[in-house]
Amino acid sequence: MAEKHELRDKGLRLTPQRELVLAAVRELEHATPEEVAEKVKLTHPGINLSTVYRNLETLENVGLVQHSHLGHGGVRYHASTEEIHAHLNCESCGTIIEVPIDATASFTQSLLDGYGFHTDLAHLAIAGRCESCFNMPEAPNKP
Amino acid sequence: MAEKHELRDKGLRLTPQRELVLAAVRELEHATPEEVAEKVKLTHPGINLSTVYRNLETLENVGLVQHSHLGHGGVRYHASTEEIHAHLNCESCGTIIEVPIDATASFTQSLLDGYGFHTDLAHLAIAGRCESCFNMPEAPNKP
DNA sequence: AAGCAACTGCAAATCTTTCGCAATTAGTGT
DNA sequence: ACACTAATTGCGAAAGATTTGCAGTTGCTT
Ligand SMILES: [Mn+2]
Ligand SMILES: [Mn+2]
Ligand SMILES: [Zn+2]
Ligand SMILES: [Zn+2]
Repeated sequence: MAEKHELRDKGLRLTPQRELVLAAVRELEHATPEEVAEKVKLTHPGINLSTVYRNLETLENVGLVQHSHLGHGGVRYHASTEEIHAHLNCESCGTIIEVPIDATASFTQSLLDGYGFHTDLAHLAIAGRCESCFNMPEAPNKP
Repeated sequence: MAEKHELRDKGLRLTPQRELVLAAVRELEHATPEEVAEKVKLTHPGINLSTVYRNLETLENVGLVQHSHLGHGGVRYHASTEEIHAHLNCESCGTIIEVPIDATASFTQSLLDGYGFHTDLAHLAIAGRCESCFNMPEAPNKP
């Protein structure tokens, strides 16, 4: 009954679809809307993709989920309850390394000092190559 | 005429469309394919958008231009001749602050030391808020 | 139980990027 | 200058991702 209040307290209705979307985002980390929809369909096959999109937007508006951009591809959602982290996204193999935001503090501070810029490292990923891909002559794949 | 050789050496042709696309990328900084097309149309109204896309890809393959992702929106292209820089993208007003890559060296080094990750800060922008937007109660706009 | 606004499913509309193909044309050699 | 050939272009259609209009359904309040 805990999440019942989470939604209602935000003035939202508690529909099965909405509950399931929130649960899916929490279980799948960094999931695309498509992936969320697949997950929800396991228990609620009739859900429509547009309902997933609308619920992701609604849940984001009330702060229960957040989106980030991990690379060339589309948006991904994660629960707000997760630790705030930056994403290192390997452009070769697609691996995502999570970096606690403290580890980036001195960098973001230097951007503030040097440019007056208040950095939000969680919103966009940091691109690059992971160790093993960097040591390879050719890129294994391009996700 | 330097790019003439760069193109021909790869077995590529120097067409008016291709020249104009390259020129447009060089003049417009951080331009979307759509913006490049608009610019080219000023002198070559008949150019097709798919031609612009194909030429941007071709020019990137030979290393004359590069793309980066600046925010929620689509891809943007800039000439390879520009200094390598990271982009600080204000999520409120859309302003882009360019940061020389040296200014980020200690951060990328720490990601290498801590995670074995070889960072490419030019490919994805860094999101956040510029000074003036940060000091505003409400976001002026969301580009 | 009734009423209403919020929500959902569905289909169609957008928007962005890609693709197939026939016609054109740049670069090469004659 | 002329011809040849493969690269390139324009065009329309296709594909993928996200949004929207609308009529019917349903959660929540009274
Ligand atoms: Mn990219
Ligand atoms: Mn975003
Ligand atoms: Zn990798
Ligand atoms: Zn700003």
